[in-house]
Amino acid sequence: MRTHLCGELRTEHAGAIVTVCGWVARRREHGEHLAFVDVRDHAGVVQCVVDNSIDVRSEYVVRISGTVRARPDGTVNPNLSTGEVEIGDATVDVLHAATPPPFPIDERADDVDEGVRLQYRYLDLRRSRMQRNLRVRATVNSAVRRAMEEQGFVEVETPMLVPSTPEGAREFLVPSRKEPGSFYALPQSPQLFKQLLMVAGVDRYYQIARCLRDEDLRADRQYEFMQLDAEMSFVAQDDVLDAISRAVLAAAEAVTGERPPEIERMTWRESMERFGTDKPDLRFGLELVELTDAFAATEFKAFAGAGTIKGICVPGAAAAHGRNQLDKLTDRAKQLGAKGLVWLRVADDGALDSPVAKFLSAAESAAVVERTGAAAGDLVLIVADEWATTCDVLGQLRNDFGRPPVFHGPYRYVWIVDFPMFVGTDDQGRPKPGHHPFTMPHPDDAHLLGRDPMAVRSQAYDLVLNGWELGSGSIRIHDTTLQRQVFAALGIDEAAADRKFGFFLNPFEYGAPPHGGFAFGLDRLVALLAGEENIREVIAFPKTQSGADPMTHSPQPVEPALLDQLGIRMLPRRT
RNA sequence: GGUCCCGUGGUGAAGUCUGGAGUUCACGCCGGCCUGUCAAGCCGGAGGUCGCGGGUUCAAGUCCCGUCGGGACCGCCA
Repeated sequence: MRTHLCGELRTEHAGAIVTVCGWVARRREHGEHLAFVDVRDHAGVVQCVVDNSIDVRSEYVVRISGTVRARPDGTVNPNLSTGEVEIGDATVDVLHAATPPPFPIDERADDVDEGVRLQYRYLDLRRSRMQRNLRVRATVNSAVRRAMEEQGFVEVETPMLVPSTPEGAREFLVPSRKEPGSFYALPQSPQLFKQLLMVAGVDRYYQIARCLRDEDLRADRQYEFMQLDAEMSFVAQDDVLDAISRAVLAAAEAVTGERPPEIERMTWRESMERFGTDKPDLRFGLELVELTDAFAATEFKAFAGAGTIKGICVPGAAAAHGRNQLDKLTDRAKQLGAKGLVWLRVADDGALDSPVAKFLSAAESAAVVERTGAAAGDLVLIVADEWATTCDVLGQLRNDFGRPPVFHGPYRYVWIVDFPMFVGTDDQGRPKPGHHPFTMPHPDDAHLLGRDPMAVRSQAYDLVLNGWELGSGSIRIHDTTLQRQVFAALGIDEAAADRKFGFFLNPFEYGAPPHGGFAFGLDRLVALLAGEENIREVIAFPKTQSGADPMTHSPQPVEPALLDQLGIRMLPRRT
């Protein structure tokens, strides 16, 4: 039907008789016998010179034949990859006349209401930006598959209809027709199955897996999302990190053409101390500065007795922060959980301008200036609180002040390792698992499980890119004795463990190999590599924030007969 | 469950704070002119339940209440 793609024609094709197919992007009329018609396909746009009597309009589907020729001097369009050529004396075959689209099929639609774009997603996707995003996604999928297969991973598909499990994210339920009143769940991840594949001796499993979680949507969260899911037997943490690193870096290289440097590693503790978060954005400084010891003997009441005192120095921010802005910053810090926020502006003469300056000794003031590196015109913000609160609040303020849009280069990948085994406590005072209850403790800390569980680190790890959590994984407990100890630390007795997790752990009795794995979100990686800050832009048919699809009008009510068959009766709507 | 922003011809905006005739700008659409444009240009034209419902008022796009839709975030996402 065609000999070339619109976007691939160059001067080397001059003289060739070609046929292209596509959509009319634009028509420019110049009199009775001359019009330019730009024809667009997924590869790009090419200008065709036609007689003005031909009736083609925006988005008509056409097949155009003619001779490729260099454009006359002075008419080259440097903004177009095909801008040095045109198809001359073109004959036009209208394959389908089109109604004018509701919005322009070009970059101007970037500003169109997203609900409208989603209602006409098939038109939105016709645009070059969206075509590029779809293809970036395909490139990432392909590169990831190749990288995993080269490392001996075997692709295994796992079921979409799985049992409901009490832990973790809210699930989507699927009613059973054969057994009314019973339900399947859609998988939030293939966790159970991939570990059983290790028991089965698959050794290295991977899957580009669809996962579903019925939690509220965000710019980086959809009900349905794709993960590179992997699990490996007879490995230590480093082996998993290496294997996943290869896949991620291969994907990045396939998209950008450049091999990123090896992914650095940072302990969770260091990340919290320096960046106040477990997903640090390493593209900018503004690191948290330790001040606790400098105020060990302070008489300033707000600092005395505080667990941890830290500060950040925002260069040049003093002038832009009058009392109003500083009050707002203080409110923000309180909203984030701090008791308060101490601010100091460095005056031109180096003096500290702050309501608390008079409470600080000369040595304390000097220490603040020296450690934060504050200079004239800088703004220093200090939080004194429990360690976790201090880090968290300053980490958020650091992001507020310094964080570029997520897609701005450079790409800074980092593995966060040595997460705490337990984070916080539940309503009955029992430790809660930081990752999940099958995570292997750090070998140096396992002996602390009984005595001081909160001090135990785990072999869990996260992959972070530019402040976005791409994914997480862990080495799993394969030994039933150790698993019992962890359950004990979690306050789960043997009967409860068997009730809650028996279906999962009993198979281990038949010989579970040491194993560990990882899963990372492909939507997020693709968005970052495509330069998008919203994963909806890299998903062909996403849902809105309220979980609806304006194109298909889902979700929808169904016929009562359908519900009868499933044994389901509607309750009256709550008002 | 909560906080905030947005909703005005097909599209994007201005008008809303401070009520006074559906007013304005750009794009698109329809018709005409036009032989080298490329967001072509020029002339003319059509196109509206100001998201929806209620209230206040002599008068509501504008003020108040409710509701629906879209977005950002908190909670939530072991």
